[in-house]
Amino acid sequence: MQDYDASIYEKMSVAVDLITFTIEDDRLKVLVINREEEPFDGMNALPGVFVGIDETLDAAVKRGINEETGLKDIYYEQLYTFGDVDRDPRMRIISVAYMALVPLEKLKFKAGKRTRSVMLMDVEDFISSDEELAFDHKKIVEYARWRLANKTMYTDITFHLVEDKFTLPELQKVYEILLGKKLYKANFRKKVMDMIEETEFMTSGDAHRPSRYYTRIKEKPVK
Amino acid sequence: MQDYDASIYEKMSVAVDLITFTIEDDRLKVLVINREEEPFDGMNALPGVFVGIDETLDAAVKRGINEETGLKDIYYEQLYTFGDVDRDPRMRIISVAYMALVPLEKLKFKAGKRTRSVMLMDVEDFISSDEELAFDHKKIVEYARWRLANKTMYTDITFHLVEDKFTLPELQKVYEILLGKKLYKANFRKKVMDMIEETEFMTSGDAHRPSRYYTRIKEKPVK
DNA sequence: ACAATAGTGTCTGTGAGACAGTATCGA
DNA sequence: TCGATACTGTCTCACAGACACTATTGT
Repeated sequence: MQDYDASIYEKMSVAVDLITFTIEDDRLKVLVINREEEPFDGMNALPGVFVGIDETLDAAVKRGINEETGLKDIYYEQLYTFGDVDRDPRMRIISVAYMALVPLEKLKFKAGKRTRSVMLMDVEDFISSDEELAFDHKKIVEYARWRLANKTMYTDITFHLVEDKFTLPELQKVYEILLGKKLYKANFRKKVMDMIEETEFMTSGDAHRPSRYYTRIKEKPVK
Repeated sequence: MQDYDASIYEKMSVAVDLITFTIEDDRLKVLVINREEEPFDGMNALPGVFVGIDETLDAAVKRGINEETGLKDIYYEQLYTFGDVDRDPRMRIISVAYMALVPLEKLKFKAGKRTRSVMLMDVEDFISSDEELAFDHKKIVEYARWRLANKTMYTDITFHLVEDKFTLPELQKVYEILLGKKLYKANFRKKVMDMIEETEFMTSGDAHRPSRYYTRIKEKPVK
């Protein structure tokens, strides 16, 4: 960036695309919108917004999340920047992808401009099918899915997919969904014990032993 | 990115900045250039190039690496995209940072346009000093340093900092530099044994037992 | 022989994985 | 009492950490 003879370089549009994951019916879902304009009119796509000339990436992400879900303060992190030339058939757009995680209970829908509808799509079904998304968004979802599984193994990121108070069987289920395999209760508990704190609350009404609610106390280091 | 009313959004410049790490004299070094134009004339900065309107990010990175070092085919990976509004005092620039790793023996310098000189800066000394770089480049270097240490722990990325043939004491030394601590020979060898292959070559000329040269055979998974 | 560094054998502790057992609810 | 799920105790095994020992060179 030391080269300031920018005059010979044409400027381009920069957008942020949002991969919003949540858990619904014990499945990993991603929020997609149905486009109501060309290109890809009628197709599903990841929601996104253009970055304003006086707007930070962070501000654009918050704006995008709010436009689509009406939410503030949900967890997100930058994922990757996609810069292929022909991503968009009409013009050059650099897309900075952000991954957001939100528990279903907090998630609300809110169709934005030029959007027919907002829906949750089953991620595994989508990836293993030949269904497509607009632009290169399928590739982006696949990458995000991979990253999420990866970070599940060595960070606390999974906590963002459950509510503030959660039971261990509940949390374990989310881990199992993200990792794609069953875990042993006893081992799982030992693993997360130093990151959570008991509450006084228990589940009730089920025809079996109640489960205690916990809250998170701190983050693991690393990434 | 579904919102195509881009007309109301001013376009901006996109650049790639390069954090090129290497090992010199048993220290981690980063390649910086001395600027020969405003802003920050005379200051050190990370080398970078603007992304052409018909150029992928990848192509821009390769071009930038080649301009500064004359090299092709060195290892690099996308690091993070910095999008603060006032990164540059003159105009809005989105910077996509890439981290490159290269063994010193392959590294050549080559001052590009608008550049007084190219040099290797000691990373630890720099970070713990109050020395500055142009723009937000100090922050970028710090982040890259952190990421490199992190990936050293759970990937094979370190192999990119040694030549094709290397001895284990040599490789271990690089790990120690990146991790900032001494390692035990025996344990280190066990750890890397399944990623390397013996060659028939040995060091010679030293007043002690010779060391065998190895080559890498495969990458670990993960990230 | 000695200094210096390369390379190995092995003990220990920690933590993941596996599995069997006990606890507590509604019906 | 029974079915169902929550929760715990404990064995094993792999692996990282620690350290002492042996090996091979030039001087």
